[in-house]
Amino acid sequence: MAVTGDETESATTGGMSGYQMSSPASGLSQVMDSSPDSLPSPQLLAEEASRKRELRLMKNRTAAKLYRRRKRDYVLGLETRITSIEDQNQKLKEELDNLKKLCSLGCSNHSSTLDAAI
DNA sequence: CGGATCGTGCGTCACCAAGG
DNA sequence: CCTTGGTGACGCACGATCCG
Repeated sequence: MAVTGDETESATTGGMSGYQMSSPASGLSQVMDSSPDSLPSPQLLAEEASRKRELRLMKNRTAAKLYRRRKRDYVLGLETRITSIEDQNQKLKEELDNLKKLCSLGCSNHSSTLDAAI
């Protein structure tokens, strides 16, 4: 149900609320290349800050995707384990039943021989 | 059919811990 | 210290389903 979670790396159109993807880290060298003795202009500083922010957002976006994928896999693994354990439990119950039946047939004989021995 | 509600994924922010 | 990655929490958008 709900959104088909195709894990494409490109930002999905859904869920994009009020921000735009600009190409991050592009032209970063321009700021770096400003002459060393003159202070970078406020505009350059602002652009630098903006680029840093975009980079941070991009990395965090990636980290969040990775984290959620790990979390999903973890939960999936747990569910698989639960299914397997339930299956194993069912088989053990059946085996126990069989042993009980077997015992009810043979144990009376066995106990009588034990009584005789005593 | 159209609005209400639900379930889900996503991006972002804030916080924390670890490492340099 | 600062930087960086991991994570919880929040809000938003969207598709699915329900209901009048």
